[in-house]
Amino acid sequence: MALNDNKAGMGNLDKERINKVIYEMSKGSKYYENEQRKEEQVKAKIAAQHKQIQSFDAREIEKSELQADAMLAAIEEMRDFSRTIVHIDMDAFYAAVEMRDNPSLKNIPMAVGGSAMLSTSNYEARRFGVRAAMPGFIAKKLCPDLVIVPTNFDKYRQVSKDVKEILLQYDPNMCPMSLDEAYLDITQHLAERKNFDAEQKTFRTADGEQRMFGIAPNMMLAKVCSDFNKPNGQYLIPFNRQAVMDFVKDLPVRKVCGIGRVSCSMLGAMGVVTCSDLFRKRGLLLKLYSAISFNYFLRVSAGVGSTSVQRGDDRKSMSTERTFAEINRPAELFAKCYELCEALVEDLKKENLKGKTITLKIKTIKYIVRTKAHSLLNATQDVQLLYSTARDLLRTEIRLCSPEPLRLRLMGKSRGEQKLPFGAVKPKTDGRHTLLNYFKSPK
DNA sequence: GGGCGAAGGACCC
DNA sequence: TTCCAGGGTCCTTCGTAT
Repeated sequence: MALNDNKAGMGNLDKERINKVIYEMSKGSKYYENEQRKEEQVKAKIAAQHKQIQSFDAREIEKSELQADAMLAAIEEMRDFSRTIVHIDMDAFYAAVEMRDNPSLKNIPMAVGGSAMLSTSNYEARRFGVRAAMPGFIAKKLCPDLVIVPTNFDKYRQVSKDVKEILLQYDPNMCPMSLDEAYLDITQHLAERKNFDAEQKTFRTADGEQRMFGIAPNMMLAKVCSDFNKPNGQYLIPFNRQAVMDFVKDLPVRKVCGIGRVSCSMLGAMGVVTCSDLFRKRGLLLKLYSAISFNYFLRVSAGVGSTSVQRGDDRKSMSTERTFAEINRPAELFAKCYELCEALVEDLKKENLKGKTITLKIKTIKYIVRTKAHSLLNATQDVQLLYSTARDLLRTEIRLCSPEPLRLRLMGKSRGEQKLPFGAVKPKTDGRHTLLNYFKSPK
């Protein structure tokens, strides 16, 4: 458990002191114990991986390398420099909006969120080690003068919408990833721009927010680039193979979107730290990982990513969850359950959606998370039906741990597969498996 | 032996 | 004082019905 400094503005700080404070605030807590439990799980996974590695002989690995090389040749075929992809990231977005609306916050350390959790912080606060996904009470310890502004999502949504209006002028198929992030394919725009006059060429900015641009031949690289030269920076990878390979060569795998804490540890344990290490260890990786993961690793090692910016507009699920002070009496648990059903139904109705698979999520006071799901015959947005389903799932959980009470700190509801109107057969035709299994070695 | 639902995770913001 | 969120997506594994 330490500070995650994989973030802009966190370059030169007293990490030792910060980590000490975080540790002092955390140790002994239920949360901390659960984190340790999770760390043990990762260690166990690494040990299992190690054992597997030792069971391979050199000839097998060589064979895998050849196979990987064939796959890499196919990936090389897909390399495409014809599109100009931009990834835009609004810097410390929520904080920037709050500072815009209240300039007195500008030069003091401030964060957006609550005492339980911060969403983001400004650069003043980052100097103290205060960052997103840090609980407010620890942030306060690190920086006693920190001002915490409560989140106001409606406001951020509005600003985000305004910004998107502007971005749409550059790419009508622009793909927003969240309130503060988007991918654009500006190839067409660049072609048209050649005929623009000076006035048309000025980039219209929304008031005050800083933003990062990553410009590259594909989405994966553009995303990494937008994280360079923060704040308010811009980074471009030249559009040729050598430049891409140079860029990727020493790039830590952790910087790549999709490779997180756990994968990074697992890879690190076998000597893979940079993207070129992914290539170096391709023989081993092919044997250890699934076809999907391995294919992804290879593409990363070659700096090849998707060039098609398009939004998959239909949402797959909708959920709502709440954290609270412990509740354990069945009557209260059921009441909370009903409350959440109501909240979910309200959200469903707003978007005129229905749910087919109802999932109950619970988190015990020891931070153990469990989910229980039940699929209905037909999609619904009826509170009573939703509740009776969720209630049965909850009842089972209560029985399961009796005679001990079920002691919870969080409960959530979600629904999925709403797209299919009343029990239609879902057309799940992704040729994914067949294609990838073609590459995967026969066991 | 492919499909599918359920459960659990990893990751991202 | 407060004592680690909430909203998503995608992938893997497992059991069992077909």
